[in-house]
Amino acid sequence: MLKPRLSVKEILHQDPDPKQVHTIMGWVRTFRNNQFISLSDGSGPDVLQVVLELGKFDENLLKRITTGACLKISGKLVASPAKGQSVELLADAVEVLGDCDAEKYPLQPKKHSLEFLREIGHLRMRTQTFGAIFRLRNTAAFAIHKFFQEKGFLYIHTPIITASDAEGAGEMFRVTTLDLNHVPKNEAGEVDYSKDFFHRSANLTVSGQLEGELAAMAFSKIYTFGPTFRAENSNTTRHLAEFWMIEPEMAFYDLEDNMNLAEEMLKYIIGECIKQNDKDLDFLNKRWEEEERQKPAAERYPMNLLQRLQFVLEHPFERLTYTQAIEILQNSNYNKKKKFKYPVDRWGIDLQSEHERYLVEKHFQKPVILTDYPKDIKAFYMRLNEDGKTVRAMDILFPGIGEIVGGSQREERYEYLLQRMREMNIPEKELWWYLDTRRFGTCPHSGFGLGFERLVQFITGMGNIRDVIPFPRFPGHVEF
RNA sequence: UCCUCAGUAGCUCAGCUGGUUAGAGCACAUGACUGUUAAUCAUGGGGUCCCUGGUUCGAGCCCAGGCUGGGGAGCCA
Repeated sequence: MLKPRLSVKEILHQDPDPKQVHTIMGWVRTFRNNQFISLSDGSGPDVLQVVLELGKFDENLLKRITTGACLKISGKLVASPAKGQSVELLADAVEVLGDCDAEKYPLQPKKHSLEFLREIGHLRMRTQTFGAIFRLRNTAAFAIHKFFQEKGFLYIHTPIITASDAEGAGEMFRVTTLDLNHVPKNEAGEVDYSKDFFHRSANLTVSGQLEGELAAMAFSKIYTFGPTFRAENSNTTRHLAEFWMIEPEMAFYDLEDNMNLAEEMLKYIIGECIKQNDKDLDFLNKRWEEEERQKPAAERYPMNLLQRLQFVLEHPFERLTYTQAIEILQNSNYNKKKKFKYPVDRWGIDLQSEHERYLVEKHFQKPVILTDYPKDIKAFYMRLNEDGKTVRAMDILFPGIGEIVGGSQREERYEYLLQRMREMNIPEKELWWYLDTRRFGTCPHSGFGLGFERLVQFITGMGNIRDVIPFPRFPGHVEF
């Protein structure tokens, strides 16, 4: 009788039944003793032990069962007599769907460095570590949709290709079909974009926020979740040229509503990951603890990965203004003993990573939300406070990551917005459609941007952002 | 882009003060063993010591330039 095929994850939850024949497909992790196959199909962190009775199978077949080979196995699920697994598959038939030359296959049943695995990005997903990471990434992505859908937010697709390059969120990638060897020029010697595909210059988006605001003026609560592109020459463990961003935008939300939403969302996503991927997290936690053990005691984090996630879930984020933060930093022993590379000497300076880290990791030892930054170090669209000096901005800072969320209450007053744009040389003509929202039924509204990969970094404990996206893009690198 | 550390076998690394034939573990191959959990034991093959140039009687080791990778900074999410 034809049975529906089970995944490894599913069959591991079945009760042993000596009568029922299952067919399982997957890839060999290890083959021990010419008898025991660890088979993985990526459906979960656990592998299925397949037992080949000695002498039952042809030797030439056994030689083809190598690390990485793809197999189709039918057999019966039995209780395992040995420790390590509760059930195992007693094989009746083994078919090699795809051979894997053990001498040439780069993945071995041993620990590899992340740097090496980065070079074989097409294969690294088959490892336990990257299996866990990308299953968690999947859970987090789905949790984001669940969170917003349950709250009545509309998922809107903002454009990937955009005409505006006015936002100042970062350097942009050009989108063109012009022949780069024969670029048409106008009389002034400039590139003649009227000959280009869109009849004007176009770029990849650096943010869906401005378009998101348009949608919020129609649907009240919206979110975007899509790829974003920044052509910055950033070479760090926290930056990518192509990354995914979540950007909710809410009409009638003030800054406090905005912060509440962001904090609730982060906790919801983390909670879902703990609930649904506990074994993946256990695995990454062990990995994390091993790495921590290598570090000198002074640099070790007081909590392990699981404790840290739990801690974030259980404690309210610390909220304070930029001005309060500056006071704390100025009065800190760190500052007095001149341990900061960039001394905190006056109100108005932009906070450096070391300052953010001090607040989050030393002073408060929990996530921090900083609000009301000086207007001069923030974007043009943030709402000006009564003091005329600060804006209704909020950044959420996470331990080990730094800024994970950046948001604000938006400047909804036409005159104020226009003035800020002029002060900051934002071309108002190009953003006529954005200004229109303030002319036609404007309203108080707020929103934020969450860097998805940074959140996945926090959840998985991975130190380098290039390890939490399947195919990272960064300066000099677009492989696969 | 800047600062910093590194590059030796497929992988992870050792290699003394510059000295003759460059090592280990894992992986791989062959054999033995057979209820293993990254199996174990034995044997074996495997090297452009990142590249170019220089110093030296002699360079994996010293010097200069470059390439590649890691970490940190800036920009930010």
